[in-house]
This record gives sequence, C-alpha cells and structure tokens, in this order.
Amino acid sequence: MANISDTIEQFIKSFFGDSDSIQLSRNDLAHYFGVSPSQISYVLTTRFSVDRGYVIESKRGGGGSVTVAKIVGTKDDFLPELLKQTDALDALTFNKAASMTDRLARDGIITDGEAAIVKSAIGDRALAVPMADALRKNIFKEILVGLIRR
Amino acid sequence: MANISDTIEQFIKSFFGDSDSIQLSRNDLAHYFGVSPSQISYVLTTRFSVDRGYVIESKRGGGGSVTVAKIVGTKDDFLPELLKQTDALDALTFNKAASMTDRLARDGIITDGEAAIVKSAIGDRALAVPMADALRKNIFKEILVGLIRR
DNA sequence: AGGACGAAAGTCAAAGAAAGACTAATTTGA
DNA sequence: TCAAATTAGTCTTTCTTTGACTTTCGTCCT
Repeated sequence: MANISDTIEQFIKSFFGDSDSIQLSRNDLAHYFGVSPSQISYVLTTRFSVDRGYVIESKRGGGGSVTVAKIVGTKDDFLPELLKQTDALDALTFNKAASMTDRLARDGIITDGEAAIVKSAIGDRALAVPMADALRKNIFKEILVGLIRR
Repeated sequence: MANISDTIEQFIKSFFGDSDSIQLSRNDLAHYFGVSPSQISYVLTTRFSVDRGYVIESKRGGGGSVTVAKIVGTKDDFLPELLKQTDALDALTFNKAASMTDRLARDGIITDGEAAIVKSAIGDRALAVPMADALRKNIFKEILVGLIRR
C-alpha cells in the first residue's frame, strides 16, 4: 500500500459512514494530498468504477464538486443481472472479476470468506493456461449460477 | 553455498522475524546484491515455492512490491497436509476434489456455502477444456493456499 | 441580456515505476 | 560429458503519476 492512490482510495472510503453517497472537491483533495487534480480523477475512475459498485456524478465550474455513490444491489436482482452481463462476454480479466466479487461481498450477497475463495479460484496463478480470460468467464459464470440457486 | 542465489535466499529468510509474511522490492534487492532483477525472481520461484512452504504475491507499477508469506501449519493441521498431497499430483478429478471439499466442510474447516462455491468453480461444466484435471488440480491448490492463509 | 472572467472538473497522452516473461549464456555436479 | 542449476539481459505488461489542454458552470459587469 505504498502508493498514494491506495491511500486516497481509503481516505475517500472513510467518508461513507452509513450514508451511501458522498460529495467531495477534486481540487481540495488534490491539495490535501499534494498531488495533481487528475490524480484524484484517476483514483475515482479506477477505484470507484461501476464494476466495483459505484457511480460518479460531477458538476464543473464555480462551486462544482464530485459525488460518489454506492450502487446497492440485492441478491435477487443483482445476481441475475451480473450473470447476464458475464454471459455476454467472451472473456473476463481477473481484475474485473475481482471487482465484481468484492462488490458482492460489500453488498452482503456473499461473505468475505466466500469472496476470498472465488478470487483464489479465478486468480492468474490458478488459471495459468492459454485463453485464461475465456476460461475465467466460464468459471465465474458457474459460480454465479450456483449462487443464484441457493 | 557459495552461489549468490543461496545467499539471497538466506537474506530474505532473515527478514521473517516472528511475522510469517514479508514485503520486499525486487529492484532494491537486485541492486543491493548487484545482480539483475530477474535473479531475484529466480530465487523467489525456486526457493519460495509452495512445496517449500511459501506463497508469493506481487503488484506491479509505481509502489509495487512482492510479498512472501510462509504457509504455517503444524503436523496435526489438515490443510497443509492436503495441500502437500495435492501439489504432488499432476491431475485431479472432480470426484476426488469434491470429496475432499466435502470433508473440509464436514470438519468445519469451511462452511457449506464455501464448499458449494468450490464445487462450482471446479465442476466439469466450469472446466470444459482439454486437460481439465490438470487445471483443476491447480485451482484446487490455490484455493487451499488461500484457506491456509486466513 | 450578453460577454468576460475565473473556478471547477474532464480528457488524454506521455513519462515513470515496478514486476513478469522469455531467452541466452554460463557454471556446476554427478 | 552432459543435464540441471544458476546468472544475466532484455523486452513486455501493468499500474501510477504528472502535466497540458479543454469544457462547463457561475458570477459579475456593462
């Protein structure tokens, strides 16, 4: 965790208390951490992506700001949706799959322990074969199917 | 013992104190010993492999690093033993893996929900690919490593 | 109302930082 | 001698950081 992006990510996350939406100023954050404003944008887009279960809205100009909101999903609607999306792909990178898995855990659809197992099973070391991304998609899909049926 | 790989191995091992996991920088180490970075990779993969009782994780890019962790366990620990046995195989059928998984659940090492996920991930539908048994062994191994580390 | 100005945030490309993969060469030990 | 282990080198991939430029919005001035 020696890079500043991770630190900023945690800092931003610490602002969600019970609320599932926060508002922040890109410039202020940049100043606070002594980095360039686009660094904040970078953290926002890489760490608070839709895959990870967040949406970002913003307003420019004087008094502008960035709003980060958690997308909350329930088991009943989110899992089938995720399955549909996954099925439509023909490959799935580890990062993407891990993001989705973390989000399932965040929303309480699976436990942290279960998330860890999923990530072990679809990690790059486990799938050290050609066409790993295609295979990963398949495995992840089967896991989702299993989750829906429970 | 006059070879530098052994020296580096010892040096790295000297960093584990009570802790069973350390973090290091490949470049720094390479520089420190005046060797090429890939030499460090070589030591890491040959001396800190799973069958020697270690796991390695890493992250690239700015602020990246390598984490080396001991697989801890005593003789009456079931998981490390199972890992060792699995690692020695070069293939693993679904039936065999499933019965090991069931046993883990029966013994309370993993929950039923976790067992179900494991079985989804290594099922024949998930691994519909040539050499499925070799791959399954690999995946199962990674799952075990993850379980031990938690 | 309309334009000028400043304050945000957005975009994108380039540079930098780290580890991984692959290959070739060399050394060592049986 | 010869296969396995070691060492080095180089290129690739991934992730991060920075900076320059653009777009949008609000306010103030006439």
